Amino acid sequence: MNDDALEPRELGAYFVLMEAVSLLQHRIEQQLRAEGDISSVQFQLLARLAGAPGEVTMTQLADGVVYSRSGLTYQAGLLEKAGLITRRPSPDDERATLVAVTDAGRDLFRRLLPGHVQVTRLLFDPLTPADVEHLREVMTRVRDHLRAQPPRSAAPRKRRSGDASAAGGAKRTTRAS
Amino acid sequence: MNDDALEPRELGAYFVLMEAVSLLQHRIEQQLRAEGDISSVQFQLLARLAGAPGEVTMTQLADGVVYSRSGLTYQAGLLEKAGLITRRPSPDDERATLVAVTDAGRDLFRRLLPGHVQVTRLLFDPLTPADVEHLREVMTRVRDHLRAQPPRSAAPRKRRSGDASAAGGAKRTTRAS
DNA sequence: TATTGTTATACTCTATAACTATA
DNA sequence: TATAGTTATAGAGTATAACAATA
Repeated sequence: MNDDALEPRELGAYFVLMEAVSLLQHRIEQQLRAEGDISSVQFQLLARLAGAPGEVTMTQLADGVVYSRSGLTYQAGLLEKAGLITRRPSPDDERATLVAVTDAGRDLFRRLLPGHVQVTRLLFDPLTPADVEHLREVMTRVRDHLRAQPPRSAAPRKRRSGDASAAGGAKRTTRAS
Repeated sequence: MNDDALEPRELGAYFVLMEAVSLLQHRIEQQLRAEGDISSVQFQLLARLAGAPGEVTMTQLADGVVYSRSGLTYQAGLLEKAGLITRRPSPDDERATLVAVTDAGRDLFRRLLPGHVQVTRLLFDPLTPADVEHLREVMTRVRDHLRAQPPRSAAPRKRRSGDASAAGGAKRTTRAS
């Protein structure tokens, strides 16, 4: 049962998890945009910096926020231009860039937090404290498991020959153009 | 404790939930792109159609997949161009468009499913059956709660002319440019 | 008038690759 | 040579608004 098939229960759990989170993300996105005109990604970066003791490097900042280096540079550029963070070369390692929140950044974060928390109420309201605890514990396991896995993106996974046409053939939906 | 502040436990649960799902989504995206050259959104639409009894309208298809009408039209256009779905005006209601999967679409879906399931293993492997059941039950409650809430997006939120600063203030990070 | 869907348009975001500079 | 970060660029995706057609 750990091979290829999902139990119906699992399938259901998977779908409802993704659906709920998707809905939640959407709400969060709207709240942050409406009240602070920033994206949830930018908010996460701000939160991470606001919570950090001192400065962090770009690499440290990126960790956990899944995207590419260039993506982070892009977002950091926006935040810096908005005066919410600062960047400066690290004295220790001249290659590294140290990032820090500005007062304005911290202010914005603090200003947005209550509304953000209010939205996350949508997640917690229907849950008992025990549910929350269990959810936290369970998702921690999942997170750790996911982080432990080889990103796989390393192996570009060559198409399973055979026909390829099946979909690939007819596809070309997006990429690869 | 249902006012403004989050319990530390809740905050932790919230963060780890979003992080884990984000990681999972990323993996799913990669798998679908690598093996079928489609996005997870397109896969969801395909899955929805493959599971449906007959044809569905665009509106029905959109439901649950959160985005805008135009977004759906865009995606449907891609899928149709790729020969994975068909669209035709509804006989009953000339305004409506009926959407259906093609054989190619169903084939692609079936071809991608195993790999997709394999990725979702990353979610289930570290969980006991009881965990899965609890997760499903809990997230169902959350989902229902979220769906019950007024989408708020209903109020198109008139651009706060005046200054736009309200929150923007120091911002202008992204939008509104 | 309200609803269904499409189109035009503008913009955000992300990823890849090339490049610079330091370790 | 490997690592940290930036830049250029290209493309996917999304949202808003205007539009057409039917109910």
